[in-house]
Amino acid sequence: MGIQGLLPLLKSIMVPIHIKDLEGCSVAIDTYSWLHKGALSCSTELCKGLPTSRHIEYCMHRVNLLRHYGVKPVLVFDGGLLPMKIEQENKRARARKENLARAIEHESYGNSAAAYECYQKAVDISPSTAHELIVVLKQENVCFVVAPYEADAQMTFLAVSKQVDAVITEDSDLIPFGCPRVIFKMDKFGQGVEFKSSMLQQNKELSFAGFTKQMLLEMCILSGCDYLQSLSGMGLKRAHALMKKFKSYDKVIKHLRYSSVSIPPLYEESFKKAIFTFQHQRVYDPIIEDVVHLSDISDNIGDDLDFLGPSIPQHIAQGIARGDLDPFTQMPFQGVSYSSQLVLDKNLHLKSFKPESERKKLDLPVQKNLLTNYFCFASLEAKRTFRAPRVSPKHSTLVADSSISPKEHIIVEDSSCEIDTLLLPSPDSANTNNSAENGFNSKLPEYSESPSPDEMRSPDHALPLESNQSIHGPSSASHKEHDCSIVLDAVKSKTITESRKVIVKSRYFQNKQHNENDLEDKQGKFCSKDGIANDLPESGNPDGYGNTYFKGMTLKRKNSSLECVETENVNPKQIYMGASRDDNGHCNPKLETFMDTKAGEAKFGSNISHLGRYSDIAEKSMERFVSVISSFRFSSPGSRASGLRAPLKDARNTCTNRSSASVDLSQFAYVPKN
DNA sequence: CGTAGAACGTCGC
DNA sequence: CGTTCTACG
Repeated sequence: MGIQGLLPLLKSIMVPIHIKDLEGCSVAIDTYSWLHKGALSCSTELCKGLPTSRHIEYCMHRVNLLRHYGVKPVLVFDGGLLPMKIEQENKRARARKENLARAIEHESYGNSAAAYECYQKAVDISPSTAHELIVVLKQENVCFVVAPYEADAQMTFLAVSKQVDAVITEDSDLIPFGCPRVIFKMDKFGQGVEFKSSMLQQNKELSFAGFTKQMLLEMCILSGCDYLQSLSGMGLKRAHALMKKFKSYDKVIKHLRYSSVSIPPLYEESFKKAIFTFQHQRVYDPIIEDVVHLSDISDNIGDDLDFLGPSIPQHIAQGIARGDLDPFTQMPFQGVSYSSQLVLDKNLHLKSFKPESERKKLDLPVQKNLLTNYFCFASLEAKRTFRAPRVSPKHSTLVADSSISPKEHIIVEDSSCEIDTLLLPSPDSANTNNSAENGFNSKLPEYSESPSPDEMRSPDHALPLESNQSIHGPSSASHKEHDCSIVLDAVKSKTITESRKVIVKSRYFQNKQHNENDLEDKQGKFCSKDGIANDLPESGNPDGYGNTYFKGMTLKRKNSSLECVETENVNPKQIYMGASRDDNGHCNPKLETFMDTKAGEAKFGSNISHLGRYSDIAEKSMERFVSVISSFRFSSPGSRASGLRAPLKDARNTCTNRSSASVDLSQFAYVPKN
């Protein structure tokens, strides 16, 4: 239970890393998490057994991202179930089944949104799902291996035996496994955070000075892991303190017994097994092509190793590792591979299945072109980054001149009109750009984006399917996403302002605007900040919130509407979403919302000192945020936080069109002072 | 202050 | 399954 809590405590030694920093390296990939995420977008089809390959495409896109940066991916799949985990797996299977039932029920009532949600929770990444991907990997000559048991152990083995240089995963279990180098949270642009076990000694939150690998492992198990429930009241902090004091688990347990802590009779026995599972789990060594133990088992151990799962004959293990045998049944895949062939082949048969999905199939890459297609995708993204630093000398001077000191008081002035002329593209450039984008994947012709003039000049933008230009990292390929959502966002918020009469009883607004129309105008004029994304302030330590100047607002309930009061020096610890990093690894400024638990009060704001020159944009977006929030009524006026919760949540969803608790400031134009 | 447990989002339109 | 929020000891 506790290991998940480990990552946040290792923040001080986690370093942002981009996949391009691993050029020439090979990395093991925890394929399950990729498949699972990719499956979310097509969970309905997957649950119903309908043909789809979105999850495959998702994985292949990432594979090709790595390959483009000269990184060799080795995709690692989960294999058989560990006896210690069977119970857990049954639980999950039951939950999936329930969700599937609920999904079908919702669907029968016509509630497709609820059904979709349940389908997402019901989606199962089975060996046959994995096998579908394996078929593609084989065609594309991508390395992979199916672990005899857990992928975590397999990846650790590959890393420890130097067969890969790093591991990419979402799972913090790799740390107790002793994996020397792990990249967590890698996004679709290749940005993630790197963990190195050699850095552990320098960790700040928890001091690991004097800790051995063994102690770290025992600490993790003590705090609760997949193989052993933690003792009641035992979390990471306590486990850490105990290990620090007693150095080994048996002494810790002795001490706990002595202190009359009730410990299940089998606890110590299970603890030993857990340690062994972490240390000696069965893995496949691709070099000798046989199953070995993660680390060798010395002879003095009894032969009672049932908890590691049955040993697997070499020829079976090879079949499993190569993806020819189902790791559960140890039988060849065949019926299943038919379905994957269906997806991959040009499959004209599909017409008879579902006309609706047929249309999508047309966009699917066919066998041989698969790589080329993904290649094009990546190269198009790369092209976007190719825009030279922006533009009109006038504008860049403005930007350069107006970095705002965090300490400065910010005055919001009505300069939005000037900005419009500066930043909004001329109509024809917008058209040019759109046609290029639409030819590729955009289906939002009505939402024009603001293109970079460089892109407009670029001769190859009209050839989205050619991939002969030099490839640059798609590191800031998110521009397009932002650009699209901006307009969409602005339109949305305007709609809301118009449809629901906004009641803003706020001093803040009384000072800064005269009426609601004024506000609406401003909202309509927020525009893309595209082009200054690479100018993000690199200063500012997003990890430490101590002693930072903080500016925010407090929302107070007043009857059924909200009152907004400017607030300074709000406790920064109440921020509940840290500033994220953009695809260049820079601090990504966000307007963060947070709640105070006091009755009928919600504070929100942004950490100005982290925003640098974005600070006044932050205020502007706050205005909009407040206006949206204010348009919601309290769901339950009697209760305290819950009264604010619902409107806040709705407002967030409305503001950002995603369930993030923040307004992405990159959606707004930078408004230079004076 | 720390832990246990509930709630929520994960993708991508 | 991870992160975040909250209630409770």
